[in-house]
Amino acid sequence: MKKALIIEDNDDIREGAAEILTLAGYETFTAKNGRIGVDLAIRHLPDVILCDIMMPELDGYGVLYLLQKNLQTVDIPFIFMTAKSERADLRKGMEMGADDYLIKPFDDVELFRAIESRLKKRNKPIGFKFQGADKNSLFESLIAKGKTRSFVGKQVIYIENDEPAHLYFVKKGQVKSYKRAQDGRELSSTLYGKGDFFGYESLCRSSTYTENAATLSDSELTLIAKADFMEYLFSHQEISNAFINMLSGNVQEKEEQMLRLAYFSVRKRVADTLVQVAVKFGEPNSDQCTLRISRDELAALVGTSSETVSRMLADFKDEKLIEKNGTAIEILSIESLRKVKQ
Amino acid sequence: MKKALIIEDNDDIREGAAEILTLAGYETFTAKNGRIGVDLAIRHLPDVILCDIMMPELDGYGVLYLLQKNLQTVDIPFIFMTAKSERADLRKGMEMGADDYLIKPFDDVELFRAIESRLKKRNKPIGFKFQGADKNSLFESLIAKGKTRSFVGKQVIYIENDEPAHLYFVKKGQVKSYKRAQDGRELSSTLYGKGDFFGYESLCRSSTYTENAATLSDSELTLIAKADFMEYLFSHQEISNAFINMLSGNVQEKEEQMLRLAYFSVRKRVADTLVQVAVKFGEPNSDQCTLRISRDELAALVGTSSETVSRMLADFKDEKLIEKNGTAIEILSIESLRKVKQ
DNA sequence: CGTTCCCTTGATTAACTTCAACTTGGGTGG
DNA sequence: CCACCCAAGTTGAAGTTAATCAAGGGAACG
Repeated sequence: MKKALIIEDNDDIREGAAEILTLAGYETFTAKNGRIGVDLAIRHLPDVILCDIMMPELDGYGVLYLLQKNLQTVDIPFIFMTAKSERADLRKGMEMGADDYLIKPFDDVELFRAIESRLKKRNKPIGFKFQGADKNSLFESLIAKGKTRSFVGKQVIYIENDEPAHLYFVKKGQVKSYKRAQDGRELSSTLYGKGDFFGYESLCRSSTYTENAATLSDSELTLIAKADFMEYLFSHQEISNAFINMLSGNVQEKEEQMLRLAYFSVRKRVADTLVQVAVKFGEPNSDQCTLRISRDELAALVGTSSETVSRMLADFKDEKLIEKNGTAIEILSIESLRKVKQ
Repeated sequence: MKKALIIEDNDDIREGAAEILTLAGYETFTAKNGRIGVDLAIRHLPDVILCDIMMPELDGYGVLYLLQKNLQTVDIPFIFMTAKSERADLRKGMEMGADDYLIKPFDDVELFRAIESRLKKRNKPIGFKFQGADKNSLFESLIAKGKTRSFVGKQVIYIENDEPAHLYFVKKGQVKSYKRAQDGRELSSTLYGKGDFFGYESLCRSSTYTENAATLSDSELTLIAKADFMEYLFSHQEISNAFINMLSGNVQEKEEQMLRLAYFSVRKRVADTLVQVAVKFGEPNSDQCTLRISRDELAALVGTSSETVSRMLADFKDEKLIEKNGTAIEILSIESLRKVKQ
């Protein structure tokens, strides 16, 4: 049930409005001066506030000012009620951030209209709504514009400072993006698997690549021409939204990763990386998994040396968290690996 | 000058088309079979390729297949030329990724139209074009929807797991976003100054906050309601583009930062951080700058302990890169700090 | 079956953290 | 205005972690 708060010193007007709103299905709170009104607003966080300007104790401007200082109440639609004679004061109220006003005397319909139009505005669907079918078919038609190529394992797809010409979509296989330090050490930033797009950051910024990309295993990638991608991005809101969503997720993931790199031990980072790779490329919903990944690749993902990775894997083996089968790593319990202390 | 390649075994058609295109100002290459055609295509990388289907040595399908395997030629517009009788084969060609086709015999105008429409499609302006004025006024009107609040220094704006309700815009002052490890150590991920937006990643993902934000000094922030931001994001392509651009830039910056955290010495990272802060908050185009920042804040930015920061600053002072004035840090040469070895 | 590359393990060293003691500076109140 | 006090900053010493260098062992390839 929607909550409405009425702040008004005139008893007739206050109770009249309250009665009408209650009949209309609102839970109604009333206050006969500003001070009580602010108190009720903070206590009940109503969905809309109706407030007179001229009042004893604390006037309407004061109420608005106080509620705007509070993060919890700042966004509640605020409607001034005012007599015709006070019309000049209205300007001030609107400038202070009120959302609407009603000129007294007002009839029931005016009251409903004002409240409902404010509520409608606030209740507009918030967040990204994907119509599943639409979105998929949009993506499919974008991907359909591309051309699919086969890549063998360890093949470089693009390198730093290259001019980007394509958006990439992984049809099959595994791809990593990585950066290289001056001394040649690599840090893998992201792994991509079936169904992932990659290479869009540089396209979106119209900059050259700032990282490298290479396949980890034999893969099939769909190359979508820059022009086609841009056209879709600009003319299809759903595609825009999807990429905004992906990019935001990437930022958050990378912040996570930064925290790990800064303060977590290598032991913890190796464990986390094994979990990540297992989740990304292993069987879903399984606690076990076999990874075929070289120590160098793992080291690049963790941000350490391959020797250290070897040592950590030896430790994990002693602790019965993993088993080694030749070069392959058999994870015995993903959950236990997750619990490795930092 | 645009380059066109004609692959056609019939001498009359080939030379006729070549003559017309040359007259029209194209640099024209001709091949009398597919094998030669592929060779010329790879050698000269033409802007458009016209190709017959039925040819000796290597047919049109083969040419298309080979050129699509090569990353350099995959995006060259490819137009099949075919006799009316071969029409059934056309379908196959288009499915393989040809861009258009011409039915022989065709007249000059048909030829031009086909080529020009393909070239126009490829030459479409690529990348984000902001009409400066439009964009600014759009941003201004978005910001105008917000409400401005004052914050004192060190005031927390939001914390992890909070439900985001606003987009923030810095009118004045300095804000940091940071994450906290279990043991309480902080890592600052980004600094925001006048004119920056922040807090949009979580809004865009419709997730709770994954980081904290707090002011560094007394600040004025504009809070834009989630609903207003979403409305703008969805209905104004320019706003979408701007945020896609920002997000992409953030991803790239964070990857940079990850590489530094993984492989650079604390010494280098402290130097880099000083430069970053100086560039962000100092006088533009100056090689000197005074920073008033606590050792703890610096440590959080670098991802190290405050003691280590102290030691590094002492070293830098000995090396005459900085000077200390009470607690303030006077950077004597930003350029020299940049050159600190890893 | 050999060879090559990758992996593993050991020893040493460098970098950084941590704990602890001490110093400084800036704000406050007499 | 000065003395005082507390927080912030600095420095020292010890301890930990992980990188590096080096050598031996094993797996996967032809």
